[in-house]
Order: sequence, then C-alpha cells, then structure tokens
Amino acid sequence: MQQKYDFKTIEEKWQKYWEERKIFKTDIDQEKEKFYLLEMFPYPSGKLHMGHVRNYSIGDVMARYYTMRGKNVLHPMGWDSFGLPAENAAIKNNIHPNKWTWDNISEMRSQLKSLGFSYDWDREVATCHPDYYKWMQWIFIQFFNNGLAYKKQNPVNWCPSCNTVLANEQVVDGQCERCSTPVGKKDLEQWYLKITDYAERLLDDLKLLEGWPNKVKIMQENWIGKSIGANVDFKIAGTDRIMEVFTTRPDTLFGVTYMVLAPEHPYVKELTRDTEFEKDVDTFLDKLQHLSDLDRTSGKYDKEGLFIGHYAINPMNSKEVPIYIANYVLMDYGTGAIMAVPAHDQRDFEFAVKYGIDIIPVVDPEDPEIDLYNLKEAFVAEGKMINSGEFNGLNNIEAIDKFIEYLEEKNLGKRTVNYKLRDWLISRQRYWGTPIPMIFCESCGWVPEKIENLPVLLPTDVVFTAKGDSPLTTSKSFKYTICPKCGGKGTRETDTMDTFLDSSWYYLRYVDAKNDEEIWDKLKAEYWMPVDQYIGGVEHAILHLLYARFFNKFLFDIGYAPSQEPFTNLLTQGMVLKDGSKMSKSKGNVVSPEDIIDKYGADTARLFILFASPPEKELEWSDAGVEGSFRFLNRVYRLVYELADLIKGASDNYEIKNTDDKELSYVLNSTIKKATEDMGTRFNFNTAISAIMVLVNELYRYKSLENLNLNLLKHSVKCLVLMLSPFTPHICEEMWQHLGNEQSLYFENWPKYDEDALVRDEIEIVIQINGKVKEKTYVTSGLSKDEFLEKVMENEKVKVLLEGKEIIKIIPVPDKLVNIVVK
RNA sequence: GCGGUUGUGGCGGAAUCGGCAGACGCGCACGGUUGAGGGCCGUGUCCGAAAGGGUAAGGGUUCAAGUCCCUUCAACCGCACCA
Repeated sequence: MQQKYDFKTIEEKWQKYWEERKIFKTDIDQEKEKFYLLEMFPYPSGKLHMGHVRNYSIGDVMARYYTMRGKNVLHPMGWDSFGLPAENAAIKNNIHPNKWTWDNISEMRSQLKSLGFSYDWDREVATCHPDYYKWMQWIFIQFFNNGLAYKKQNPVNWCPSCNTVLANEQVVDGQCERCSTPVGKKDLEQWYLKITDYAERLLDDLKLLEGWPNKVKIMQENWIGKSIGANVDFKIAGTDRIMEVFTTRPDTLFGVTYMVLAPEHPYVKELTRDTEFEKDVDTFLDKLQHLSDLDRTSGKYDKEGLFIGHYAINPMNSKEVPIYIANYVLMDYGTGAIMAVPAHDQRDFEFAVKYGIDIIPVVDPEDPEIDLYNLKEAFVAEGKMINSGEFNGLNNIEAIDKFIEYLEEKNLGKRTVNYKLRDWLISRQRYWGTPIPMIFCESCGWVPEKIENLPVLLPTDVVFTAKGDSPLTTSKSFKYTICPKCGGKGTRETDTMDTFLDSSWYYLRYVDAKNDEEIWDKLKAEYWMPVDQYIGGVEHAILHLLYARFFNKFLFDIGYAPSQEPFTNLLTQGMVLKDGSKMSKSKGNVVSPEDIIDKYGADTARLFILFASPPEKELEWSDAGVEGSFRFLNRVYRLVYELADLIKGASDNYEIKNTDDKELSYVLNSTIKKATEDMGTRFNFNTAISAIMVLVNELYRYKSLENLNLNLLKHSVKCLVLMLSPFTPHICEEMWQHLGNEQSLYFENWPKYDEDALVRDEIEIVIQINGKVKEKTYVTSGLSKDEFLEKVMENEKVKVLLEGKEIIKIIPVPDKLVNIVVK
C-alpha cells in the first residue's frame, strides 16, 4: 500500500484479483440461505449512463452486504440486446445490427467491470444470442399450444417513424414511447398474447407483493382497470337487432334517455344504410378516421354526436329512447355501446345539454342544496332511488344487485366484469428481434415450427429499407419452407417479436444460463427463484413489470416457474438529475461515468451516488459532492495508512480502560448498529455512510490522544474497513490487505455490535416547561420514573424556573426528557 | 378531471415509534501547518442582541407535532371520454 491513494492502480489490481479467482461465481449451496439479487439488465446502447451506475451501485452494495451476512447471493448481469437502435444504426451507418450490438456489449461489459460490480459473469445472457432466443421461441410455442397466442386483424397503433406497430402500453400520450412521434392507426393482421386471460390474477396477486412500492401496485391496478357491472340488452325498435351495453350503474336504468353506439360499431352502417341518415353518418365517420389518437383524446374533447334514426327500447319500462353515435364512446371497451343517463353521468350530462336531450333523475341525494330537476352537473354520489318503479326507496348502491338479479331473472342481461387491459400485440415489422417461429400453410393454417428445429435463426441476407414491411420479407432464404404438420408448402411469419417478450423471463434463464437441453433445470429454478430483490427504474412500472409477471404466471401454470410471482421485493430507484432536470444530450447536462471514474475512481463514483440521496429519491448530481466523497476516501486511506504499523502487533481482544476508550467503543458500536439497520432493512445507504463518517471523525479524535488502546483501535479500524467495503470495495480490499489480511474481504462477516457498549453511564436529558426546552442536564442512565424525576427536581435551574408556579402535570420519559406543565 | 408522491438552512439531505429540528456532507468564515498557494488538521455556521421564533400556508388533536387529522397552495409522476 502506497502512502498516496492511487485509485487507478488499486482498482485495476483488485478487479484483476476478483476476476482471476472468480470471486463472484455462485453455485447452489443447500447449506446456505439463498438470496437472488437482480438489477434490470441494460439495453446495450454503447455507453453506461449515470442512471445505470446508480442502479447497479445500489445492487452491488446489497449483493456484497448480503454476502457478508452469510447469504448465498446470486447476482447476474446480461443484455436486453434486441431492439430498434441497432437497426437504425444499421440503416444509418451500414453496420450490421449484430456487429453494432456485440461491439456495444463488450464496451459496456468492460465499463461495468471497471466499476467493480460483483457479477457472476458465467451466467451472462444476451437476448439477441440464438442460445437465448431459441428459448424465447420455445416459450412462444407454449403460448400458442395453450391457446394464448393468436393472430387477428385489427386497427392497431402504428408508429410512422419506427415503421412498426406498438402495444397499447407503448403508446404514451398518443405518441410512440420510443421516439415521441404521434401514433396513427393501421388495419393489420398481427400476433397477440392473451394477457387478458390473466387480468384477474395479475390484479389479485398484487396483494401478495408486500415488498413492492404501493405506487407501482396502484399503477398496475389502474392499468388493468377492473370494472364490475352488467351487460344489458336493449331491443332496437322496428328491427330484430339487440343493442347490448355494458354499465357499472344498472341502478340508473330508469334514467336512460338516449343510447350511444361507438362510431365504428358494425350496427351503425347496417342501421343507416339507404336512409336519410347515411350521408351524415359517413361524413361523421370520415372526420373521425382522419383524427389521430392524439387529436381524438387530447385537448378540450368536445363531445360530438349524431342521431341515426333508430330507437332502443328500455327493458325496464319499455320506453323508446333515441340512438346516437358519438365520439366519446370507444369500440374496443365493453360492448362498444352504452346506455346514457345524463342525470348521473357527467359525460352523458354534457352531451344531453348540448343536444337538448331529457335529463331524468333516478337517485335522490336528499340534499336541499341540490335541485334535482335543474342539475348543474351530473349527480354521481349515493342516494335514494326515485322514478324507478318497484325499486323506489332503496339505497342506490344496494339497488345495483337487485337490478342485476332482476335482469338475470328476466333474461335481459347479466353480471359482467370488464378490464381496460387489452391483449398484448407482439408483432413488430422489424429485423432485430426474435423471429416468430410460426409457419403458415394453406391447408393447416398457422403451425408452430418443430421444437427440434429451433432456433428459427434470423436470416442475414436482408435489406434494411425501413419501408414498413419487416426486413425479413427481403430474405430469399427465410420465407419459404415446409409445413411442419403436413410437409406441404409453408411460408414463415416475417414479423419479429416485441423486445419486451425477451425481457419478460430473463431472470429465470439466469438460474441456468448455459443450458442447451432445456430452458432451465427446474431444480435450479426451485432453489433460486423467486428473485428476492429486484432493482430498476420506475418507468418500467407498467410495461416490463406487468409483462414479466404475466410470463412468470404462465410459466408457473405449465410447470416451469416455481412461484406465482417472480419478484418478491422491488426497489424503484429515482432518476439522476443535473441542475434540476434529467440528464440528456439535448439539455447538454450529461455527466459521463467514464469521466468521473477517470478523475476520481469507481469507488468515489459509487460512494457519492449512494451518499447523496436515498435510493428511491431523485439524485441531484453535484461536482462538489463528488469532491467531498473523494476527500472522505482519502481521509480514510490516510487513517489506515498511518495506523497500520501501530496496530500490526495488536490483538483482537480489547478491554475498555478509560472514558476515551468508552467513547470510541460507543461510537463504533452505534455505527455498526445504525449501518446494519440502514443497510438491511431500510436500504438507506446515505445514512449508513454518514454513520461511518462519524466513526472516522471519532477515530481521528481518538488517535491524537496519548496512551492509545491498540487492541481497541485495531478492532475499530477493521470494522470500519469491513463496513465501508460494500460501498467502495477496491480501496477497502487494499486497506484490508495492508492491515495484514491475506484473503479478500468479500467473504468476511459483517461486523456485529455489542449491546453493552451502547449503554452510557450518563445521558443528556432535556427538561421542558410547557413543552419548551429550558434546560439540558446529565443524569445516570436506566433510572426508574421516580428516580429520574427526583434527579430532575434537584436541578438548580429547574427550581428557579418553577418558583411561584403551580405544577399541573409532569410527564417523565426516562433517559430522554421530562415535560413539566405549569400555570 | 381522477389517482399517487413530495414540500425541512445558501445547497444535497437527517430526524426510523408523536419526545432536543437541521445528523452527515457540500458551501462559506476563521485559526493552525506551509515561503506562498493547494492539500491537510481544527473551530464556527437556521433567524434573532436577547426574550424568543422557525419544517409550503392556515386551522385542529396532544403535556409534546416536521411526524397524526382537516383545508388551501405549489411541484413532480401515472392514467385520462374505460360507460
């Protein structure tokens, strides 16, 4: 160990040491409790950014900490390496996506290594590798064979810039999640996964996820969007057609004054054909179709509609009400048709006011403030049923069940549940993704490729045109094949899979990453799964985390995943900001991890990131703060360098000899206690580090004293190095070695604290009068309430303060405080 | 509009169960070391001369509130015509 803290030499030395000895390699060990720690794997864009560094620093501290606590920690890393940027780079720079991607992976892998993260690299996966996507295709075929993958023609979200379709989850504010281009509609035949079959379980099992942030659970709950209600049949007068609507408010059936069909509803054309309404309807539809989703849903959304010349018959009272089409009714939710109750639904109210339609109240709020027959807005709260025949007088909430019973009895409708969640559109018209292993045969229809023929390899003879068709269609070798079922002519599906499929199961593959016989050994999955701690950005709250739960549940159902849920605990780390906003090239406020590592070293970078803010919160980047962290490491380094010779011969058993010893021992043990609690239960690394800083300050005080207790000092310094090691492993290894240890500290135990050392003889207590602090004094610790009070009352200042006052009440909190209430 | 989160010194943040608000760090000031600068070591640093006041604003509960309850405001995030 040199006198000066030379982080470059030290970090290279120890990274090499760890790698050569395969320190971080993990295997099943039935003797030990397992701990599966996972950070979201990155897309190999080329360079790590600060968000990655934060994510992986948090993970690495936890991995190292749990290892020191005796857990068998699985800590893998890999690459979410299919995706659009590789293909765009191919078009732009004429580099094959494959080369572009693998170059980026090796660049980023070496960056991760330069940060000293404790990954078991033997388990590395890359989703673009045939060894991985082979099993992706295998899973797809399992979905297909279980009736959960299907192809259907539908108007789909289309990004004109990415030239591909998008899942609902990938449309954000009517724009493409990736490139922010407004999303349009296109009628295409596409593959879907039936995630809706799992809607109820995905919702229900959120209850099992006690270790997830509430925020994420609420977001998923809202996204799944369960509504309970009834489907009700309305006859269309003068036809044999039935208009089926979904409502969550069957209690308001008597208040229906009009009906609405979604403009795209098949009945609309049928009912208006060859009538005076046909022309207006066509104009209306035409206008709607030229609006993008963005325009249709954004802004003031003026409600607009059109009467189509037909009437529906209310099944409750046989009243005829007009049927409209309107822009606010969606085809792809419920039945694509609604009953409108203006008195008790705000949207219907606005529409009714605009078009002069009757407003009939059926729920009475019994509130003199509200004029029921002259409403200013819809009344949506609870009340008493009126104008509703035999249901009058009931509470409307209780009436809902009565209405449904009535409808079911008369065969006019039934109890129904609806979800906002839609099936997952997974086809992409792009090259750099997993080929969908399906073959179309004129006589057999869609047939999956035989398992023994997997993987269906991505062809290399393709042209990157970015024209809207999948580049796979340009391959001569790929498209034509034989039908696996009848042996006749077959054509391959040329679309590839949404890359979110690849990342929906990678955590399972890590348990047996190199297996080419099966997707993984079930016994290995049994040992390691579920992931005990998952760490990543909150931006994945819906997309990735919902898809991964869905995949895991499906794999559980077919016997491959051992648990219902994949991730027991989830930590969503906050963003890294600079000058109050997210680092981005366009804002020019990007701080490059490489530069920081170069200037201060990986240990400083890690320390600063963990010290500046608790993991869930946003982190404001501060160059001065980085300097501070660097200064602290230098301070620790000098301390150890200075003391190492002095304590070389000392023993690990120490005795407390004087008050200074006692003080050091107190600070040491309370630091261990605080750090242990902060790391293991709260993940508040910032306060754990600040506790360690307090210990360092105390050691500086102590070492300047005379008659040092070398045994105690040695013990303290060792504990300091061990506690700091999960945060800044390189410098700690170096100091550990300098203190005379031969083995890496990676397998050392986390220090234990001594409860007895935390008891102080005298404690400073606070004396309050009427809740205000008036005096601080020292008393013997551990006194009973009476003894404690007696001591307080002996205090001279208290006596003076209480003179001439009447004591009303005394609240003693021994070892802490007393509050005396006086008049 | 609905749902959620957050508001504490000049700054990042701490206060974990309702019990001393501001730990720790940054910045700043001063002192020591040094020929000087840097570095390092140390002291001080919420406001106020003091009594006292102070955790977005206002109210409430309590012996005691940054913490619990109500109202308002601001910022951020998610969803957004889902019947």
